[in-house]
Amino acid sequence: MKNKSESKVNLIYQATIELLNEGGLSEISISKIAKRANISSSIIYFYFESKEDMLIKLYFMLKDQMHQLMFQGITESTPVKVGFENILRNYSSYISNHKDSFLLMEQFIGSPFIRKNCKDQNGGVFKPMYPLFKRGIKEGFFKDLETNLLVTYSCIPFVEMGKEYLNGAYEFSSINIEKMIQMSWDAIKA
Amino acid sequence: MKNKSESKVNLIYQATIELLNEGGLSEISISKIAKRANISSSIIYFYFESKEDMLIKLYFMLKDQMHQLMFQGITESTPVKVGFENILRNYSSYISNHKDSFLLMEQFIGSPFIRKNCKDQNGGVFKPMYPLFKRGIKEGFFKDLETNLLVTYSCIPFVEMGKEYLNGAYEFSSINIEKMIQMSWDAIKA
Amino acid sequence: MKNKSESKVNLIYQATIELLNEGGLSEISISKIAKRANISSSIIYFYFESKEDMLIKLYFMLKDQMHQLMFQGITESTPVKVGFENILRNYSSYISNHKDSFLLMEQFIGSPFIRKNCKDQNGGVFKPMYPLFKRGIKEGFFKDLETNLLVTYSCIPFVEMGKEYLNGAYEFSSINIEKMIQMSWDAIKA
Amino acid sequence: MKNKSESKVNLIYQATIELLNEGGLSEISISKIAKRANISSSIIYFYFESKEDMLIKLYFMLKDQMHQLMFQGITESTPVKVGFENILRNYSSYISNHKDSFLLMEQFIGSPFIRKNCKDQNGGVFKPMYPLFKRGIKEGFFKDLETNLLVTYSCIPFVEMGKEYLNGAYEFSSINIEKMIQMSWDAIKA
DNA sequence: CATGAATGAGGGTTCATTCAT
DNA sequence: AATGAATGAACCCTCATTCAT
Repeated sequence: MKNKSESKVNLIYQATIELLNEGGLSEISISKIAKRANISSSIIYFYFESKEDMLIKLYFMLKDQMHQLMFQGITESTPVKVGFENILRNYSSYISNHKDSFLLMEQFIGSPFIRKNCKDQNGGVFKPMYPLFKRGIKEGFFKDLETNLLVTYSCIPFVEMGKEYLNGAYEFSSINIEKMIQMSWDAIKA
Repeated sequence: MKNKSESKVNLIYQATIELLNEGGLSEISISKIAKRANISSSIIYFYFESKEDMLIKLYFMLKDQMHQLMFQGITESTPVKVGFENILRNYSSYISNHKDSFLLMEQFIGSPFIRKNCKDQNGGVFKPMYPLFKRGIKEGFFKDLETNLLVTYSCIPFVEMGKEYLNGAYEFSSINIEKMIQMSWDAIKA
Repeated sequence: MKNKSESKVNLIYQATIELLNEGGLSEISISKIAKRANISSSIIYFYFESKEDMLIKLYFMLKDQMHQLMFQGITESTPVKVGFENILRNYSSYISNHKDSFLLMEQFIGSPFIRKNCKDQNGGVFKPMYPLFKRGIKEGFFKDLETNLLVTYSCIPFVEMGKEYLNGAYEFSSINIEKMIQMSWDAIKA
Repeated sequence: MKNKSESKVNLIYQATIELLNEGGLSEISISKIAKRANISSSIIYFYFESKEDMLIKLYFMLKDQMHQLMFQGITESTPVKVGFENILRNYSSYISNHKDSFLLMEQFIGSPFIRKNCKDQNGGVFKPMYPLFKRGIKEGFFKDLETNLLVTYSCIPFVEMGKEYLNGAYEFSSINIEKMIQMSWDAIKA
């Protein structure tokens, strides 16, 4: 039962992700999603309250998925430098292995739609990194600056270069990733 | 005549910018724009071929505006470090003084709409900086890496912190800006 | 078994009566009824052939109920004046004690839906009173006029004042009811 | 200009009246109205804010129309008896000459739709008669009873017999109308 | 008996666009 | 240069109904 329900929901999610990456929030429609997923458009309202409800639930699902991959193997006792490096490596893998999700997250984050409907989450997808960076400041690794500034210099270049990578304008090879980790470290190190 | 024409076009642009920042590409419509600008929706088709045409022209207008402000006072002979710093200062001013335009540019850039319709422009709004960075590499100031990587580490944090600033989560004071210029420099310096 | 069946049907009827009095025929739907009755909408199709079938059966049920209460204690040999007065008293009690049913009957009677689907019953809910009035004419109590005219002047003011009563614009006290019986009598007496 | 607008609105009204008398509030739809009126359904939203808005405006238009006909030639100084008789005669003419409007008014009045959306008007379509009846009481013509009771016994039988007339179960001849005026008078006279 | 899942048709409404004026 | 009136397509969503379980 649950499997059947879940699989139908995933069918809807998958079609939505594809269409959003093709045409964006402004071009998506329930009927297009239904057509792409080979289902009746009415059934979507059996699983979700509205189009908005579905998009928001999809956003949170993708965010959770991303966080799980990003913080794999990281605990509160992981040494700062190891944590810093591994999170960025994990994030790079996430970009390479979940191109669709990554792209869609970027679209979501930039859209007034998510800004308006998920206000509680403002401050960004990287918020779970803040504790590590606060530890890094306390332990003297990082400059004593605003946490969001440090997180920005560390992570946002990966986001941007992820887009370049998907445009074919950069390679996400191990070497390049290690180079970037070094640059991020240089930008924020004490 | 020209003035009158221009002012009507600007009326349309202004209403469009407001509405896009309020509800995004997915919620905008010609009739809403007309209502906001206090004009008939038909007249928009006198000045533009279609809704898409209007949005694309608005995008290019905003991009030009941004570039003019960003590269104010910079020539091919401006020393690399001076150019580097002044561009970032100019960009920071742009963010502070043209919040609506800045926000909208970010929305445009993240949207498949612009990605699809302005392909020629891919590579980003910061492309005009590439020559300066190539000079910087040749003159030994910067790491000998891909130009887009250097530009990313220099500029993208300003974009992100600009959003934080507009959210009230960061101050765009001179001190903070100089701090960021330093961090950008640290990230990419040879 | 029968009890269980009946109770489920009554559950459906009750929810339908409530919803019809709240929003009318134009706003009711099978799914709303099911939600209000806390049942699955499919089960309604086990007890009824269609939505229309259910509404019509509900209408006839309410009409029977009303007639039973109205003609309580009245037989063919009840003297005309006693019958006349008691029927109007009974009808007044019905209005006071079955407000929902009364209101819904009024809505049903005014609607093309019932007019179309229950043609056999046109001529109105007060048809069972006709024999009494015909006796009344023969025995010289009433004006020698069309029966429907006499019935109208006797009963319809009770309907209208029933609505006023439900609006809080009239009291259905014994005194008021006796006053009305007198007025009805005055209107039609020979 | 105005003529054109008005004629389109009247086209919409006419189609709506027809369809409401055929199928009632529960079966009407904007697309059916548009089809009946031979117009595009979208244009209805140029003249009205919504379906509800249109129906309510239609209701008020019909009510005004009815009042104008009903009180033709009646002023504050018209003698009570003359006023009483002429209003009922006028109302009978209205029923005969505006069958569609009359039937629709009855449907509107009985529907929760109008009850909910035009609360201010509760108490009924016959409210403008109240002053005349108050004068009638003061001048000793009528029983000293609640005004709504007197109005009910005077007018509501005409409503009901109007429906019988439209069903072919009664004739609205002059003779019959004078008979009814007499019965109404008998019911309420002091 | 009763449910959950599914569908196609149709609901009201807004859309981008056009055209006569 | 500007408007008001018009349209057909598409929008999101709910409908009555069915069927496997």
